[in-house]
Amino acid sequence: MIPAVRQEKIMEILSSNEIISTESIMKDLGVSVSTLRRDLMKLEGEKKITLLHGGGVRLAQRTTELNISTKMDLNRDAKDLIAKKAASLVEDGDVIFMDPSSTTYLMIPYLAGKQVTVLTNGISHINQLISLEINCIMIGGSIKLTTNSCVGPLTESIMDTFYFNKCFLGASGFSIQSGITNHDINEKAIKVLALKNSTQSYFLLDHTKYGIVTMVKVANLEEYPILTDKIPSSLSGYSNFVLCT
Amino acid sequence: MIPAVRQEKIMEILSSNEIISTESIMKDLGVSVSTLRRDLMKLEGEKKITLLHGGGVRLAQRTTELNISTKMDLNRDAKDLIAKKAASLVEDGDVIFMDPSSTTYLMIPYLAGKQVTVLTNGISHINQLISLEINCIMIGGSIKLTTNSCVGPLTESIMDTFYFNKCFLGASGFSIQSGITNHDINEKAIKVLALKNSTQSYFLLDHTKYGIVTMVKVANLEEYPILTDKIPSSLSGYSNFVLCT
DNA sequence: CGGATTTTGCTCATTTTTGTTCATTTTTAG
DNA sequence: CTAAAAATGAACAAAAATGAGCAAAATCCG
Repeated sequence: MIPAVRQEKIMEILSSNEIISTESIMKDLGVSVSTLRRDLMKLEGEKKITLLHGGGVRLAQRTTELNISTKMDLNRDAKDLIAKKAASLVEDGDVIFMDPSSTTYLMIPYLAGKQVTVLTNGISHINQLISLEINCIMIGGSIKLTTNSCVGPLTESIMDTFYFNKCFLGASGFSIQSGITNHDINEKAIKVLALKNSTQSYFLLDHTKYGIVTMVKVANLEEYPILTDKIPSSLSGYSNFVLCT
Repeated sequence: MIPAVRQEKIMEILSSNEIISTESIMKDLGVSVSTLRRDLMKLEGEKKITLLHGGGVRLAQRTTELNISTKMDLNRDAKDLIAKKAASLVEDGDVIFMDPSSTTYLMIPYLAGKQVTVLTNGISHINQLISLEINCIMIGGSIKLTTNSCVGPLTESIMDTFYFNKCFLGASGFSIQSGITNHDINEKAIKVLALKNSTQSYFLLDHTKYGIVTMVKVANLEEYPILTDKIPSSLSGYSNFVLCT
């Protein structure tokens, strides 16, 4: 039996939401404890299942934090600096919009305790906001599985019915020639609406995004304040960059 | 017996809302005092139950509302039966709505692999749908922290722009005199819109909900099919009840 | 075919869980 | 109020589950 096939069979056995004993799976598949255990550990590593003490297994309950956490690990310190600075710009009474980027995600803990209403279309963001009991509104829409966020015409039409004091946006890259760019046209549409309906807007872009150009242009480089952690000398002429330390 | 399963069984035994002696639970489960005690202390730590002096236990006095994982533990087997039956009614190509109840939550694993679009206003539901890679749309709105769901005027206005083949709803209780009732008026509004915009509607109500009457009436008892796990003889005249086995 | 790599099942040390025993506290009955 | 009975909490030993190491078997590749 090929391991990958066996692991699929295990997932099939677990497809009901119940807790199942490793022993019964063992009998079902006719393999040894060790083999089954290795499979289960692999599946747990992939966040597909949860291993319980006492010999039980069940389907993983929630996995939405996975994607964003890998992104956050890239340059976490820089992003955290930017996030902290961005959060310090938020005042009591503000209504803010956050797009589903890893840097805005890191802002959330710094918002705890503030009297603020946060709108977002990011599922991970909503989960985090809820767990910190921050007043929030979900902008719904079709779910894009790769980024765990709401996109599409419904999201856009909802976005266009809200006005915010401040919005905080990420992007794929920024450069002198091409301005701020993003890789996804649907996300761009959301960002543009946020910029349109927000009194004040900020881009949160760590220095590793500099020089990167992707498919869709979101804004000119000098249009909005850009919070970043290092300002290359070639950008010294731009007064809208904010250095976060 | 796997500890997690045993703890779910304890919650099930306690689901009647009465005070129950540890001794009777001990006999029911056939475990020693120590083991039971350790389970009970764990459940108390999770705020799911209250331990009383003199060997008594009961469900935690709900300061707010029970969260979804606690709700799921109550009568999990019955709910799982109902969920499985409900999911079997879903066909490829369906567009369905699920409200944020624990029984609809249990439907989700059974939907995996089907060609279906799921709309929901439940955050936990969306997380689970995403992790099983089921095509889904989030109905946004203000977040109600106690139930992790979207409610309010925005949610209602979005709801009113969608039509579904089928909708699956929970409720707080049902009785002959008062029909199907719910404890929250905002949730009722969502349910009413779902019923209005769905070609076919189903209520998922396990037998422990029978005889419970709460604040707001959602529908008459005979209006929609009700999936349940036990049909009391007093309801034998109703043809819209579907027994799940 | 032969060598290298992966997979598998076994063994054993470690950790977790469980049931028993016993001292201490709380409740009940007289 | 006192004493017996029950419940509780802690300690301990047995049983089960877990994790790591290792050698045999299976698979892959040239």
